[in-house]
Amino acid sequence: MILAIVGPTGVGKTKLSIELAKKYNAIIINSDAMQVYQKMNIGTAKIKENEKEGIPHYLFDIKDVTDNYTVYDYQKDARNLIEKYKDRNIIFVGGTGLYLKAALYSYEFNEEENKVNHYDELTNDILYELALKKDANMTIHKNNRQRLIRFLNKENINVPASKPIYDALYIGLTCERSMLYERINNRVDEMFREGLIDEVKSFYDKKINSRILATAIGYKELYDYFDGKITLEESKELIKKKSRHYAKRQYTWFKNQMNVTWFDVDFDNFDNTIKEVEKYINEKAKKVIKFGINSHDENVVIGRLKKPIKK
RNA sequence: GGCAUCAUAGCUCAGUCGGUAGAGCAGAGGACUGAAAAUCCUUGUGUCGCUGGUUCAAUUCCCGCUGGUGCCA
Repeated sequence: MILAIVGPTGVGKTKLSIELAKKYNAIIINSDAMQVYQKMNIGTAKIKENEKEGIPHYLFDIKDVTDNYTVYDYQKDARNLIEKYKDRNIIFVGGTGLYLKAALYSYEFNEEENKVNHYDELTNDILYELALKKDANMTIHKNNRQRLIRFLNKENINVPASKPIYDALYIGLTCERSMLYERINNRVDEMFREGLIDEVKSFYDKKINSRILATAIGYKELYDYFDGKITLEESKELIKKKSRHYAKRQYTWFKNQMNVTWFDVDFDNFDNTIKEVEKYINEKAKKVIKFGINSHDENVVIGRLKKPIKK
């Protein structure tokens, strides 16, 4: 059985993952693009060693912040683990929708060399024209430089619509928006109390300027503070704001890209939430055994193997 | 207390030489197969502080009131 716990940042995905892993004797695989990096702990709200409760965690802390790790690498790593632990229950936890989808859907990537980018100097208009010349049906917006350049560098333009290639239950945690934003704000304050400044400073003092540190929320803002571009208070507010925006984008992704079953989190009594989710999982699993949603599913049992669908 | 000045979208403000208003941010919605905590798109009606006056017409001019700010006492 594969479970994927999704939802915006700060709803309690990590907590739920531990409870479900205990219940179903599962392993946990990270699907958060930032938590794969070592030493980015406080700022990414990564699970602490003593919180893991002995459950095997994979794809956490596997890369250095200067490494170049992308969806392509993640897909390989995640699928290797799925194969390796195909007789175990697996729980994916993390907020990076693209990574999850790349692992569990028919996304296809090819090996790519590090190319010289000869598009940096061109204006958006020209990039847009070139892209249209390459494919008149391409739909990338003119202002989206990042995507246009990627598109122009890509050899294989025609990507078929993706389909799920593993059966997985997508469990989404949600709560009222204002409550979520309040939680996010509080969590940022908590990160500062736990020593986020020191964590980022240790990268800054070593003069590490990686792409990851320049994109991760909480890190780039503090770099700007250390550089004297903004005040500490400004950086803190920015981190909160960016996190809220990020949470909103996560909703958009999970609502529209995957078939997620959503659960309202009961923060006062998280056990209620756990029970609800377990109930759902058990029903779903029973149903699969009884009726066989798909032919390859007939022997699905909680705690037993679910084979990947053949391509 | 006197004089000046301000009062417009959740916030900061612009504007209407009198014909009921618009930006940024916040907020909301969306796209997304190699930076994804990234990148990008769409979305702005609010008794224009309150009361009265002038006017065909006032948020815009005038009187007063209330509140804020500054200076002088």
